[in-house]
Amino acid sequence: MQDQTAVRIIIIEDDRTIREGYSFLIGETPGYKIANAYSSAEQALKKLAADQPDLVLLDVGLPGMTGIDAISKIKAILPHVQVLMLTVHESEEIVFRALTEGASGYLTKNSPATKIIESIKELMKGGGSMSANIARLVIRSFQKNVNSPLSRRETQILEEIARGKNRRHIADELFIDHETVKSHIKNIYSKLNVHSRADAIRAAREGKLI
Amino acid sequence: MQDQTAVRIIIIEDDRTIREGYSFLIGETPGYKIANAYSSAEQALKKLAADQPDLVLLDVGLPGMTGIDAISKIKAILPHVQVLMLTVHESEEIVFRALTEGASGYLTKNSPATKIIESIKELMKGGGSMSANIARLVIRSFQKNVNSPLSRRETQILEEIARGKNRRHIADELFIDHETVKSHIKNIYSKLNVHSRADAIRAAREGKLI
DNA sequence: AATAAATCCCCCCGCAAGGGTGATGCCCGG
DNA sequence: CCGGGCATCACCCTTGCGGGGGGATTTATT
Repeated sequence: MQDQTAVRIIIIEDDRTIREGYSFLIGETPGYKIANAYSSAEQALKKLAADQPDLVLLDVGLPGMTGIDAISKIKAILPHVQVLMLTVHESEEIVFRALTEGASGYLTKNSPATKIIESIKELMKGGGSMSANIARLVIRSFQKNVNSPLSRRETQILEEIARGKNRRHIADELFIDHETVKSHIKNIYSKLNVHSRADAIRAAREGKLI
Repeated sequence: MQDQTAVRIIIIEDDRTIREGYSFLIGETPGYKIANAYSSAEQALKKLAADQPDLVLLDVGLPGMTGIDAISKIKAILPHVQVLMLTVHESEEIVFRALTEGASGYLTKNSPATKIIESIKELMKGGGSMSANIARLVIRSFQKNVNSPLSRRETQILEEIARGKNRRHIADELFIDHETVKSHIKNIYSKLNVHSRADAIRAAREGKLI
């Protein structure tokens, strides 16, 4: 049977209706099978080695250990498993934490069934997948603020500061005197209302100036 | 007619066949219309204000000004226009530059027609969109290296250093003596084979240790 | 028992960092 | 035409941080 080579999927989701819905959906899709389904991360982790899933559908809002914390534990047991977050949470912090922990995809729960199946396929092909609203968050995180109070040169120097360079190194790299660098830094501090490199970096990151 | 309220799209793409293919595809889709099509960014920029597009389909590999450089110039004229990159380039550097410059989506040219239309719809709804291979690049950029030579504490301290904090601040935040911080930093330098904060930050970013 | 991690301690020296004040030339906009 | 932002350079000052050199202890983990 094709079941022998089907992609093995487990689901960790505390809402029974949703869990069974996903199970049915995947069970109906040729080439994919549900290896198991759990209502908590703790239960799933105990059986993970036996289940040998290729992919984990993971909810964020689990009782006990959260889905976020579960990601790294799952990956510690099965390093090559794909983790697809499926959740209502759209806060920036949760999304970015999920991605840094090792999730390969992030879908919001209003996603249509076809999108879920499509995402699973993309992940198994080595791709990534995000809902459009999540993609928007992620893409925005790359973009700088267009209304920066800093001049071009000041921004450039602040970027070097954020790389840990000292005044003399910055001066050498930009072919200017280190006294000039000092002046720029003083102006940057004044504009950002800070008095140290650490505060300048923090202010710059918060305001997406660099 | 619905044409009066249709989403206005312009295409900047030097390959005539592809340009006309997209034009046809969009022209056939209700609610969307091609306001204009250009084979270079320079030409498009001259007419941009008159075209008043809601969305720009932009190729990276244009003759003359590249698509990457065109993004910020387009956004300078029409700040709220959506820019969707449609290209063969998948190099990390180009993808990330496009996103930092302000693109809202990034599709590779092997994308099926339905994916292109779907992405346009998502962008106009305020979402983002990426091909799966691009999404994987982007998601990976958030993830840290699992084989870090640094201990947990060392990683933590290196992160603070990358925020520009000095030894005393780090000590206060972690409730340890500043001499301890110093020792950790010495060990970090030794493990990374560097001799300064700047080099440590560079090495850490390159190796995705932080 | 042995190794790594995390903690703390002392020495040294140089110069980087932050603050103050001021000057020059350039170009833009009112 | 003049003010102001920008970029450049200059000199003065004080503090103490940064990096390098030693070594020691405790805990956890293997």
